[in-house]
This record gives sequence, structure tokens and C-alpha cells, in this order.
Amino acid sequence: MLADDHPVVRDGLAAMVNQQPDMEVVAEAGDGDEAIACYERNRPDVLVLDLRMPKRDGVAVVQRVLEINPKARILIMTTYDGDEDIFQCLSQGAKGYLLKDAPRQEILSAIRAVSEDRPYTSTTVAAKALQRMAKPSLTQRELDVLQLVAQGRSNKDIARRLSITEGTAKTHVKAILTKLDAISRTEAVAVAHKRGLIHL
Amino acid sequence: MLADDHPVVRDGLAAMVNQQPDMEVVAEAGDGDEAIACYERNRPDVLVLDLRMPKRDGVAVVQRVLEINPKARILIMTTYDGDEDIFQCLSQGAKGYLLKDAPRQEILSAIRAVSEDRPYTSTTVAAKALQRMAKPSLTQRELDVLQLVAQGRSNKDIARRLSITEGTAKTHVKAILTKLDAISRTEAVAVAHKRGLIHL
DNA sequence: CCGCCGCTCTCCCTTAAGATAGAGACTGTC
DNA sequence: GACAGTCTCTATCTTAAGGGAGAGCGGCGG
Repeated sequence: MLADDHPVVRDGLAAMVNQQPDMEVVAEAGDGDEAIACYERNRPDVLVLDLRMPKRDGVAVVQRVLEINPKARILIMTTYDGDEDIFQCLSQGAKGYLLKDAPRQEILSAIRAVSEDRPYTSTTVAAKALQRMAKPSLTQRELDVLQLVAQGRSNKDIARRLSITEGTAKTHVKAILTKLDAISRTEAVAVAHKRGLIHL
Repeated sequence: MLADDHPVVRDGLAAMVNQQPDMEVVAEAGDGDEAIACYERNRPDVLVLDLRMPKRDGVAVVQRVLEINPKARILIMTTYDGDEDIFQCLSQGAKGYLLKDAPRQEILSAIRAVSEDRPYTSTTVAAKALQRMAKPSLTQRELDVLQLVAQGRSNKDIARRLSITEGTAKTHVKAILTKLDAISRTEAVAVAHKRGLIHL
């Protein structure tokens, strides 16, 4: 089953998959909600899932689908190799990860791997996972603050929205700057975006 | 001819196009340089071009292709509907613009329109073009400064890199804030990114 | 039970950022 | 030649941001 918000991409994947004698596309979905409903109806061997979709994003779909079927075989697909979300998906139980600009062969072998319940680890992700271990991770609260910082909010504004004092907002921002190794909030946003911690 | 860095997307478009009795894919390219070389060799009726590609981006390709053949028929394709670059492409002479998440029918009719030398104007772009008229545009120098601001550089740092004084850098930043209707530099980056003025 | 961690708050201090106002030099156009 | 726009620089002032240090409180795991 394919879940992607671009009809073009679905067509491309479908064409590739249906040419294979051992594969067949049984269903397609264009957004997150549809993907969940569709999975439940069709129970496909493998779900190829775009990380960024309207209504409900990939992370939420992975969560829900694994609730429905804990043995679900999910292959995550994304355009951006920086996306932090993939780690969240993989740790939740997605079986594999793939970049959209991967060559045909790699895509097909990834689908085969996942269908046999073998994890598919792209080399780029494996490398990033190692890098990630070394770097300090942000707490949930810090991510909340970071989100607002990225929107250009001031500390005072952030404090008001999160119902904390400006001093506390500053403390969080400071922690963010330290963890992301940035000098200013604007640089922090640049770094966070590059790492896929936030989506603008 | 198709130019896109994702094999999947090329496959999808190729599948769609080749199903049509009046269309045929004669060539494909995976990056900017390849696209130009490929265009020169094949001289296709229509060039479907992704705006964001490795090596040379869509804007540069449009420029070069129109130098080779001023009557070239180019259909721009992009994932992001905010991209400011489309206006640059269209004003340079691209014939049409399309979002990647467009339904099959729209994609095909856009290709047909461009092949007949009719401009294809998506409703979203038309609307944006009007909005854009009302808003002040940034000067080249301001765009240079904005680029550095988006990287998180300080005014002092920006001044050093552009070989101007910090005061001048401030003047430019101030102008950017005014034109983008932002209160802080971080908000300016957020706005600029949303409008597609910069790519992080 | 105690220690670690995350969240909250406080105070002080330094520096950077933004607001305001004015001005000279260089383009190109009408 | 006058004019508009851009880029450059100057100065002063206010406010926001960032650095450093400390401390109380709640949860969670050894």
C-alpha cells in the first residue's frame, strides 16, 4: 500500500512496483487520515509511507497503525535527509527508511526487505544515527520554546503563550542555544531547521 | 522531456505522459547540468522542469535553455507553493507553473497548454502574483543581507562578510524588517522563508 | 530513600538588536 | 539638469537578548 500526498509520486511507485512479478499495489492514500483508514481496510503486507502529509503526518500514522497491528511492516519515505522525525518513527517500530531521490533498485530492495520483516537501514540514516548519539537532545519543553522562537516570537511573547515567566523562557532559550551550539536565537533556528527538529 | 532529481517522480510523470496518445517522453534528466545538456541534444517540444535540483537550480536552467532556444516551452514544477523563484522563472519566459501535488488531470492539461504555446496559470499562482504586487520587494543588497541573517549571523559578522560597516548592516536589516513587516530578525527569517525569498 | 533530571523562578551584568533621524555618493531615468 | 532609488555612513537612545550563578520543586529510577 502506498501513502503519499503527491499523485505523481504514487503513480511512479505504483508503476515500479507493479512491474515486479512478486509485488502489487493494493491500495493508495493521499493523506494521513486516509492512510490509517485504508490500512485498516486492506491490511497490506507493506505500507510505504510519506513522512510529510496533510491532516496527519507520518509520525502519527506510524503510531496509529502500530496500535491497529503491532506487526505492521512500515517503510518510511521522505524528501529530506535531515528529518529528525525518522528517528521517532524508527524507534516507534517502523521497519525501514528511504529517501525519495533513491534510485529504483534501492527502493525495490527496501520494500522487499521490509516485506520479509527485515529492517532496511539506508547508509545515510545509519551514519546520521551515530552522529545523533553524540549530540545532546532537546527536552519537550525546549522543543515547544524552539517552535515559537522559529516563528520569530520574543521571549516575552513566548512566556505569555506558554504561561511561564520571561525569565524561564530565557532559561529555555539559553539551554537551546547551548545544546544546538548556537550563538543567537536566529542561528539556533537555522541549526534546528537543518537538523529537522522543526518544520517551517 | 522531464527534469527532476527524483527517479520516482520521473517514473510517475513518464507513466502518465506515455499513456496519452498525443504525448511521449523523449528524454529525462536528474540534475540541472544534465537538463541543459539533454535539452540541447533532444530539443523536446516541452520541458517539464523541477525548480529545485542539484548542481544547477531551476532558475539557472530556465535562463540557459532560453539562451539556447528563445522559443523553448518550459513548464515549471515545484513542491512548494510559496517559492518566490517561480516569479523569476515566469518573468524570464517560462510558460507555466505547476505544483507537484496537483491531480493527474491538471498536470496533463498544463503540459498540453504549454506545448501549444499557451501560458498555463495555476489559480494559486495567479492569486499569489496579485498579492505580491502589493508587497514591497527587497533589493539585491537586502537579499544578500537577509541570506546571512537567516544563517544566524550577527550584524557585525554580516558587516565583515560584506565589507561594510555594522551601521550599514543595521540599516539594511532595518529595511528588511520594515518591508517584511517583521519585528525581529528571527521573524523576518520566518516570513522570508514562507515567501520563498530564501531557502534554508 | 536519595540522587538525577526537567521545569520553574530570581538577580545581575554585558552586549546586541532595533528605532529614529540625517546625510553624502552613485546609479539611471525623465 | 532634476529626480528617484539604492547604498553607504553617522549618531544617539531604548529595549531585547544572552551569559553566569543559584535555588526550589516534582517525578522517576536505582
